[in-house]
Amino acid sequence: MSSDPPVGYGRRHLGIKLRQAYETFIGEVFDRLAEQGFDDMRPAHAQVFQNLREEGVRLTELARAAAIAPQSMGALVDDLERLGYVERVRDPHDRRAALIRPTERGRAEVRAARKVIAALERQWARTVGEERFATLMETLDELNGDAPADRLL
Amino acid sequence: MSSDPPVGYGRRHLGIKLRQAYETFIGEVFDRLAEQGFDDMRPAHAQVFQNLREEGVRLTELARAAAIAPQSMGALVDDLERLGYVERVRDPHDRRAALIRPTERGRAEVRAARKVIAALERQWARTVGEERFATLMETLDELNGDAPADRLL
DNA sequence: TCTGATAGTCAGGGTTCCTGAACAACTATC
DNA sequence: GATAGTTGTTCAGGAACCCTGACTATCAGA
Repeated sequence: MSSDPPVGYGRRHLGIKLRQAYETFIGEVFDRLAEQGFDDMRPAHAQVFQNLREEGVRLTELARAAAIAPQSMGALVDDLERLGYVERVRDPHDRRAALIRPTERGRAEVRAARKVIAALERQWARTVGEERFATLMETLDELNGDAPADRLL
Repeated sequence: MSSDPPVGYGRRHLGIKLRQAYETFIGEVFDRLAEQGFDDMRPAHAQVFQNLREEGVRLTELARAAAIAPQSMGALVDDLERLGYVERVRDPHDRRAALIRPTERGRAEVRAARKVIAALERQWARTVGEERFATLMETLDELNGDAPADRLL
């Protein structure tokens, strides 16, 4: 009998696989964006653009949509404003609030990011096969409790 | 024509889906462990147990295996030692080194974690279907560049 | 024995997120 | 129209997680 069994959690579980895939994906996206000159944004900043609209969005709305504290979102917006990706304009209907809007550079970053993400997804789809990739996306949606199309809540 | 197109990165991409699934999974694992009395460990501490062996493992080896700096692993081990999950014993063959070994509580935590992870994976497999779950695991392995069985490098 | 590599720690920093507290402005109500 | 409560934002401080640089002690080979 072996007196020295391994102690670890056993084979690599789903959580580890998900995390590794996530970090690889996001790392690749930001590497490619950096090559295109967008080397001053960090992954956390993407949360700002994720829910930004052309006409401007309030800080609290961005925070709610990203499920982080308004103070945290405020810091991200401060960064992006300093870097020239977004601007704050006064909300004409509410003097407490500011509307956060993308600048031209911000719009350029979003265009570049969309292309990079789409290209990377296509590349991964070719790697594992279109069908399995589609199944992966659907399965993740289901696990995440997302409706196939979209979900606002 | 619409003068106000959305600015965000488009539909939710693979990276977001992966991250959301990861956080849900890990959150559920630690919730269940907390219910069983293991409420003083944080996710980062799992990296210690992941590569621990009964006879003891050096800090540097744990750090290499987890791909983090020795200083970071040292802090995790400090925590777990203070919490009674692991102990440090002098390496009889190398006075520079300490061997990190699980305590009985550490072994109990690993047993509990294995059960929780297995149960959660079974639950998710039932949710999306056994076949699709198996495909998910395989596809993630392939995307992660892992050989189906195991991989050390 | 000297030299370089290795094990571990101390000090300090960056990123990402949090809570608590404050203040201004809005809104509903009496 | 004064008051009370809510909302938008910011300031201050801290926790978790990881990093690099610098240092000491020890080992191992020339």
